[in-house]
Amino acid sequence: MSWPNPRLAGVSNSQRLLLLDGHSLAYRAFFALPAENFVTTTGQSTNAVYGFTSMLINLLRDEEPTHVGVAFDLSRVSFRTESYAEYKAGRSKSPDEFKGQVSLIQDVLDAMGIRWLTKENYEADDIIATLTAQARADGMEVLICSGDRDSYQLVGDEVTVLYPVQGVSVLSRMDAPAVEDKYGVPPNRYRHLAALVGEDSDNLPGIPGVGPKTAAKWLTAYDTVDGIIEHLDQIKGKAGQSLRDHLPSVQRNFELNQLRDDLELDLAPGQLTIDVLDGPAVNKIFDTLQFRGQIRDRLNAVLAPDEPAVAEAIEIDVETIPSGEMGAWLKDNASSGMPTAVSFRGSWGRGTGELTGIAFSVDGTTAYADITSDTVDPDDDKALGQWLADAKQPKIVHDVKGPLLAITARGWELAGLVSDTALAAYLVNPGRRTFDLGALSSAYLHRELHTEAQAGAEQLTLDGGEDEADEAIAAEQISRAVATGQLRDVLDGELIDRNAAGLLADMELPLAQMLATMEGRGIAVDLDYLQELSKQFGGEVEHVASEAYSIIGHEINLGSPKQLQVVLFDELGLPKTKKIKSGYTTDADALKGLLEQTEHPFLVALMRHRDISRLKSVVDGLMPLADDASRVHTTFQQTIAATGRLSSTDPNLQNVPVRSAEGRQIRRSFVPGAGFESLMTADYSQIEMRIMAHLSGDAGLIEAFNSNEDLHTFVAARAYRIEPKDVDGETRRRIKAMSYGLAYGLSAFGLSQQLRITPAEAREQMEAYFERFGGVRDYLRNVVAEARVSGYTETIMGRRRYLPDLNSDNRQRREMAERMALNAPIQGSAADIIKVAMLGVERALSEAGVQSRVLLQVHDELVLEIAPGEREQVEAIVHEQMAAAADLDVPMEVSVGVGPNWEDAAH
DNA sequence: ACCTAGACGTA
DNA sequence: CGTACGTCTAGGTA
Repeated sequence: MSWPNPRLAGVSNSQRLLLLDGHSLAYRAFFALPAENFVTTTGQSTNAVYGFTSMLINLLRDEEPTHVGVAFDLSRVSFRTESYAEYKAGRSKSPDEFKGQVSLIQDVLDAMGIRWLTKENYEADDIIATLTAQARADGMEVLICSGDRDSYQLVGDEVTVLYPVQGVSVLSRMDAPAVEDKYGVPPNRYRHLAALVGEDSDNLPGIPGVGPKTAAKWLTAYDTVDGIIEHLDQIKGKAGQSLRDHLPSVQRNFELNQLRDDLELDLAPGQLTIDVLDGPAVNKIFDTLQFRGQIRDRLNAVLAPDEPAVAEAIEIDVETIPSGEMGAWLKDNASSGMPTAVSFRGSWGRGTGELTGIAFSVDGTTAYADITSDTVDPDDDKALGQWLADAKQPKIVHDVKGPLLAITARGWELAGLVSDTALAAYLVNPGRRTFDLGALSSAYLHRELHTEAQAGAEQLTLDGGEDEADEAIAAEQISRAVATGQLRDVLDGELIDRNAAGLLADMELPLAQMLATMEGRGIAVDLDYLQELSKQFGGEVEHVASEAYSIIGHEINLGSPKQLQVVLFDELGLPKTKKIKSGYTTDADALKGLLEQTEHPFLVALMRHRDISRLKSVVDGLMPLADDASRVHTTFQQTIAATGRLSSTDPNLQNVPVRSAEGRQIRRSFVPGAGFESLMTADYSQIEMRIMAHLSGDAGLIEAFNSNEDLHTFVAARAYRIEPKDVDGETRRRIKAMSYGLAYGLSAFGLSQQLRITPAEAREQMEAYFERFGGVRDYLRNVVAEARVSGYTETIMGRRRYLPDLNSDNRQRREMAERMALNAPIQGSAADIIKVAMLGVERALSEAGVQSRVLLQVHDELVLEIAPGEREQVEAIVHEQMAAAADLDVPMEVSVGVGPNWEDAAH
């Protein structure tokens, strides 16, 4: 590893010197990052080192300096304290945690090959001023990064101060116009202004009653401190008198805040080159500091910016398989047992699909074939079908679930699937924004795909015809197949390294195939009933709307929060609710609060309108999605949720209303289809709480699940040290809310909001809870602490979630990441368990030879369609498979219900 | 035709 | 100031 060497081509005036005030930046970093989050196992705090290093890396990346120097104070004593003993006095002692971090920073700088300087009897600022003056004389551009505003006096032509304004990542670029804009004086007058106003942090009091505005006004009139003193008698008013009273302070300040720029230093600006980085030394010190991947990666990215701005395209050779030769091509090229990467072209969704083309990449050989069903040669069709179904021929596909729908629709089967690069990438890092093949290709292969549009555009200029368009299609699909094959090596390798290959092979890959099957099955709905519901809801919506209009005396769009704000807060003059970007919220919680306060009848009508019109939109959205057999086919997304959960779209069948009575009406529209007699639901009881009991090992919580008592009653009794029979409904409700809140990182404030109790009461409740369930608290604390060090959380089956924000200097981001870290192992383990259960159920049903089948998964629940006479057998299978999906330290309880529709199948 | 904000449904 | 999602409407921009 080495630094880029921009010096070779550089003429002197392209040189850029970056100077850092080591001590002031370290101190900033110390307060920006919570010390308790950065402690090594030996007890050394490293938050200042981390923050400083992070800032330095950002500066190297963003400013691309050719020279760098870091100045440090040697001690608190300097020529300034000699002349004014009170200088910087009154500063509180550096916190213990800060001690020793400066020398660690110097060690990091040594390893990085960056020079640092000190000077007996002078401060870092004086060193910086001296180097700045010398560098300017040499024609260098100078950037100063300092948390000390005294450095503003150095700003000028080609000299800019980067001043940290927030944390260690946001710097304010103070050039001459910026200084003048902020203080009303040019940089060369900044000292004068500072002398008048004073500097608290240096214990240099200014003139009482004179702030930057007044000072700037005087300086505009009289130019300098001397000029002001000459015209002392002309300055009127209270401020003028104050000035005359405190003249000695001003003169003293002016003397002390001048930076010395004539020191004799060991190094000249030209010598502040960046040495070759000592990789092993950096690794060693980062190891000692227990810095993790993220900061190392950023350093490497700055040091080795070897990625070309535009990545090169994947190399391909466009060959198409002529009609009639599919069988021969497959036999010659893809029948040796070497894995073949396959890219399918076509369209899919809503449980079905259509294939139009296929590309292969196997051991360096590639080809594309058009397989549009109505034009393909029948022999080719047959040969391909056989090859796809050949389990002995391993295949790699990117995002196989969609193509599988099309393969199945074609009457083919797919066997021998050994990897799916979308799923592999999801397991490697489930937090990625997209798992597009193109995005993964850029990220992991540093290569771009050929796209049809791209190739097509090239063709156009060549006045291309149909052949060229076909060639563009072939090029895209071949490049996709090639990328898929290459990605497989990288991603599966990563999974093997971390012992997670089983998650792909035994969980996500077979699950993708099961989900495709489930999507293909769909679930039947009673369209006549839905039609009826829509009419019923529609009538109610109109009724309640006209009621609302008559209360306020005019019509508005009740669905418009903007118009509602006008009515609620202007016309009706109701109390203001929680602030949002566009004014004040009108959400259900706020409306409920307003109703309690004012009992205004408009609110009742509005809330009713909200509820019913939403239900109507659910119903209206559902109906057009039913197919000819009255079945709706959702699409399960397997790579969306960062915790490992599935999601459901188009339609989302994982959020069908259930809580309100009207909502449950909608559930009645989901019914068994032709050939089936009932629906069955099977769900895990309190699975997340059980996982928390298992992961935390808390004896009390484990006992709760082993007792015959109701969970929340048991926990409440324990927390409040009373008998279960004495737990009243309200206490149980509160404890239940808290138990569930814990897994989300609930705060005392949040709990108080939810339960509508005071924060003090909420705090009390949390303390009582943790007093008795200390294992839970310890676990939750520990999971965050470990994730902060390792960079990721892990589920019981080894699924990781990376949370780099755990070390963010932005409190909001950091705390958000902490809550995610609490929740991810719990939610994610539940997701793992039900995935295993699904595969177990599917396999057992198939082995039993029954017709009954799984249709939906709703996180902790499965919905099955039961064939006549199979109910008991299926119930036993489902019970057994779901309960056996994981071996926890608490029993896993599964409850099953059967009925003529989804609502009645609940239990 | 697309985007965002606000609101709200589920586990 | 409680995690994970998806969808609808309004109201804006293109």
